Amino acid sequence: MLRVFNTLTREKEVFKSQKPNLVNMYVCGPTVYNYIHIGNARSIVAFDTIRRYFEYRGYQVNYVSNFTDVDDKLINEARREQTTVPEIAARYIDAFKADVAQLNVEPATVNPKASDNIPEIIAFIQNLIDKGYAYEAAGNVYYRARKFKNYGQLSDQNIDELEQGASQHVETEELSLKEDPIDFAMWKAAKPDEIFWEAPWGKGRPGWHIECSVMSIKYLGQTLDIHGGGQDLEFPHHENEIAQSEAETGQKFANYWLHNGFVTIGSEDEKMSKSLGNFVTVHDFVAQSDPQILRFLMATTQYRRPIRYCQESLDDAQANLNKLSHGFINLDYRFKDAVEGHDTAVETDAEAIQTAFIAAMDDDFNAQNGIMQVYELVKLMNQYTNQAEVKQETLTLLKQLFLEMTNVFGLKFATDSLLDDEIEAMIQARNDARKNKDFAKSDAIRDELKTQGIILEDTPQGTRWHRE
RNA sequence: GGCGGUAUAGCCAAGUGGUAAGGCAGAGGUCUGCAAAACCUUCAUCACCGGUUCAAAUCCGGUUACCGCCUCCA
Repeated sequence: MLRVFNTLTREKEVFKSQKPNLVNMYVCGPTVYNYIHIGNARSIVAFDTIRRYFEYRGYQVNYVSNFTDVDDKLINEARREQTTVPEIAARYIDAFKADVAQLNVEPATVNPKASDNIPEIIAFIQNLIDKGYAYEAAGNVYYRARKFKNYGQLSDQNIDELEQGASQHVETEELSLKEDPIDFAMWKAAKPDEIFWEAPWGKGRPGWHIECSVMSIKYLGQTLDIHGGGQDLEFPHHENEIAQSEAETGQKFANYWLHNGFVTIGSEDEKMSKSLGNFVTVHDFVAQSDPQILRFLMATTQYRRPIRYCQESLDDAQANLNKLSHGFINLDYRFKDAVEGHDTAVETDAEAIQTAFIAAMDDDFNAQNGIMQVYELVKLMNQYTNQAEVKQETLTLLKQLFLEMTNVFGLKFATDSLLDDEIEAMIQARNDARKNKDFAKSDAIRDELKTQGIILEDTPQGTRWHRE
């Protein structure tokens, strides 16, 4: 039985989708004004892993994640580069897709853009004005937060405490337009030379929160099974989405709210964020390191826990990943001399590991316990492949379980299959030298191949190789 | 000030009442011509104080430290 921690209730609850075997989930996506950083990637990988686990458990997942492509940050970037907002958006949407593909993130079912949904956004806002939940002021439209009786329920904020916080930060110009400091913008009037769309309240653009309400409902219906995002979005973004959506539809907006923890960096374990400037982009990371290391680190940490981004964490991830790779190589190499049949004791152990894996992941996607079961499986695989005789069917089962489980974490394993004739000849020459006990020569050949990234290992079944 | 989170071995990290999983690193061993990979063995009383209990890392009260949200942010 799958249980998830619901931010709305602060409890782990039994997960039940509205329709059998179908999960409708919406995850807040990036504002596309520059490259995504490691912290952004964490959220994406966390929810991709959750999605993969649902799929592993037999659900179909409708996965919707937006691109915020109209916003102050894009306007500023376009101005700085003397280009247009759509040009900036297009560039960084492409970059986003390339980056997450490197991290083996499954493509979303839909990636809606705010700019493609302006008529729907305007209609949604107009409806809230008609219902008295919103009001126009100098070409802007604000949401009357106090009118929504559950305002603050997601983040456990007291509305009067919020007002104190808000009054310290809001620009006085905007404050003078609002009925209440905690009201938030759904439509922003365009200043001169800013991108705009025509609306009943004049030229302007949508506020940040409205697009998610509109697009999630448009693509997934009035009540989502799951709404996800980073913990920093709980307030105000998700709080505002709830207020808008529930005032609009009269229905519960999302049954389960899931929030991922942060990536921290530096000796102070500060949150990595664009505004603090302490970030590393995925673009830069993958240019010099194996993306799978990052995927491993993020996917195997429970999604609500913080991740410390540092060399030690990456080295750790690399070492564990190598352990898995070696286990896979050890297993795969034995197919060539396996005999027909089953070793039922081993298969029983393997199935027990699978059961434990499911129990771990069913507990709010406890990836740390999940990957531990993969380590157990790898140990079983290594123990088995150390035996003199192995069975075909048992190897097949172990391999299948290993690939299925690691696929939940978005990890890929394959054995190298191409070796050119010259290298094959060198391996043969080395084995001839070994037969003649010419170890100086055989070691020289092994060292030479290592410089080319080819690792040789001698086993009772023969010499095998793999790339570093 | 309000709300939320965290504190377990050198590092990462499970475990929410029954006497500390696992991985990395370290030590010893097996295998190997030597390696590599792997396997076996070994390595902590759980931030602090007090309480409840036959029994607590786990529950209750308090203390300390760190992080986050309350303003754009995954």
